[in-house]
Amino acid sequence: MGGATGGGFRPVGGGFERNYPSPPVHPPQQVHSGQKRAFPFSGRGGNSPNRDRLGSSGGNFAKLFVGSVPRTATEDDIRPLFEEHGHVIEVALIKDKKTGQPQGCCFIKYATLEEADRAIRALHNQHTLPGGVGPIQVRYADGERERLGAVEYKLFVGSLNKQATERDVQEIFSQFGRVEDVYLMRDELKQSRGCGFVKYCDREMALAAIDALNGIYTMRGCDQPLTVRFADPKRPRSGVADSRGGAPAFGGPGFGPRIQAPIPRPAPNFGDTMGDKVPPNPWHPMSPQNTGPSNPSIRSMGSHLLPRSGDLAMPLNPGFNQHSSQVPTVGQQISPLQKPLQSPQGLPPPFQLHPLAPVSYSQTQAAHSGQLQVPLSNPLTPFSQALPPQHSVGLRGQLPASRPPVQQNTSSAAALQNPSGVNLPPNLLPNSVPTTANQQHLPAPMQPVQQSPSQLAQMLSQQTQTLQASFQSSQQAFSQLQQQLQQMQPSNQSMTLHQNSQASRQQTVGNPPTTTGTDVASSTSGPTAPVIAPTVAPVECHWTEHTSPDGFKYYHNIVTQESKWEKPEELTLFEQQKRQQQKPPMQLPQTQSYPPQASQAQQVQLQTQLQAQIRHPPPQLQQPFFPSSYPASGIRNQQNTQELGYGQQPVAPSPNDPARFQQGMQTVQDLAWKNKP
DNA sequence: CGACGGGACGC
DNA sequence: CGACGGGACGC
Repeated sequence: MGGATGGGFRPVGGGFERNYPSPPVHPPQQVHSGQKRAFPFSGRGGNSPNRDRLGSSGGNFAKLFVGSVPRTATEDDIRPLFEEHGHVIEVALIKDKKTGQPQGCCFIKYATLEEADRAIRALHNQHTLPGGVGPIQVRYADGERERLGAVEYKLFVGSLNKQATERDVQEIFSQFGRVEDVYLMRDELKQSRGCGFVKYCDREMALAAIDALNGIYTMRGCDQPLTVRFADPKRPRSGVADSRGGAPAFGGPGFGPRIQAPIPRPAPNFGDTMGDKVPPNPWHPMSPQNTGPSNPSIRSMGSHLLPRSGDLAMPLNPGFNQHSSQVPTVGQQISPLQKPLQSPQGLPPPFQLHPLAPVSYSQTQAAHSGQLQVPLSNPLTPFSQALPPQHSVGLRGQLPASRPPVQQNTSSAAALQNPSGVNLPPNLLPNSVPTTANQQHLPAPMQPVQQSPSQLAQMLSQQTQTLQASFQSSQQAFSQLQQQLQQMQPSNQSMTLHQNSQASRQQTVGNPPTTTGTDVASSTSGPTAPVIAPTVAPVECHWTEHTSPDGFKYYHNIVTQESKWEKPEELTLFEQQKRQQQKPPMQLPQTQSYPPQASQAQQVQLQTQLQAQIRHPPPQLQQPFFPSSYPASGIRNQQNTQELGYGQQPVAPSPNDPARFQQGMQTVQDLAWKNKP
């Protein structure tokens, strides 16, 4: 498939290509009451800006922009297609202002966001109009997203295998929630540049993906793990009078219109699950802060979110950082279906319970929990897959499971086409998981859809073991380091930061995610958090100030992983508090108090090492894995040559290997580009 | 190590 | 009220 236009990628986790979701054609009225927008937390009531807005209140509409429309197309060619997903209020074909020539795009107006959503999901990149060269692009018109309060969280993904398709990428990312869109960057020849963008509609999904993949997951055929971070704001297409909301930078969209309730708490449970992690590849040191020891933000190291120079347009985005939603109860529990998988050895045959055989969203959920159906969306998935179950349970198990853990929303075309999960290519099994369960190879933390249960089982158990081992050794290391630290600085004060944050994260984690929303406001890092912990120890503030390579200040939240240009109130308040407390010895360790006291510096360094160790256990723990070639059926299948998937190392690239050539080309192109006048 | 898709409102 | 052009990212 790959060839053409970014290739028929299906944006959404559930592959419905030919079978449209539920009733393909809805009378517009029913649409309202029926389907809700795929938004994970709608159940909780009003907090999500995504929801509620258009719900039923009339007067609104949702306009879509449609690209790749053949210039020859007429409304009659287009309308029916969109009518399949809702009542089309209007079709506006765009013509050149001057010449009157069709521009190859149009606008479609629906009455509701639900219809629009459905159309996007069903059509984007999936339908080619007669006479068209590639599939149409269907997305919200400029400004619509903002207007409708539909947020999206876009991740930049680097170090992709250049052979990977949109779909491959989607599979990797689907584990954390429904992937709204994947865009791979390609050169003129349509070759992947090895990076791209992945969108979620939910922040927690994005965070989960970052947590689980960034610096950790290495695609097959790659020697580097993925880079996964929030995308920089899109480079503004110059000129185009910018009326609309720019891309949400950093932590994601500002938040639609105003967020009603204070979404107290920032990123819930992440952070600790794996222990703090240090992205292996902390941002290329370019400025003093990053080279020096002065950047203690352990987990972040600025890695995901540092603004890039050249993207100064960002401040256009007002307040991102609001947490539109909260607490998605990530991987709280292992689903019963998953449990069997933990069994290390007894690898069940690939039949029987195949947890990943969703047929539709709702069925998926029902199948798992036997419970009522929830909206289309899959909340999160999780870590149960990406992490050793034990960890998940240990750290998050206490969370009230507010909704059925739906794992494997990796449900994709593959799963659909192959609901039984039985007909997996035999080569998959031996391939990714060697026989012994005890190996040090970490199996892929996230095997995409095609995994058979047995594979999952093995993966999980292996991961578990490995991680446990590394966890233990890390703990030892930690103790040692701790001792060293204490010797170095008897003041003991130095540990407070770290411990504090640990404590607070625990608190965070322990917090019932789904409770009624207000009680969660305990953290100081939430935008509107109460901030006051009466007298005692200074409340912790997760925000710290940093300076971008461009010399601009920005602020980073260790816990939520957000960054923003504006100074967060919490930090301001926090600093005030500090001052009032008149604790001379204590200074904000994380701010730019260069040069940091030696002790701090050392501590940071040690911690960093430790973190790195935890997160990046010795080489053998790295598992190069990749969502292998697709199982039977589908377009892809016709290309038997790809049976082994791309990028397999063994296959030595021939001298005239296109990929190689391509690389050379790229370099040249890059240079040319960079040096262009 | 890679950063945003062709086109963008004709009302 | 006020409104051009043409080209546009500065890494």
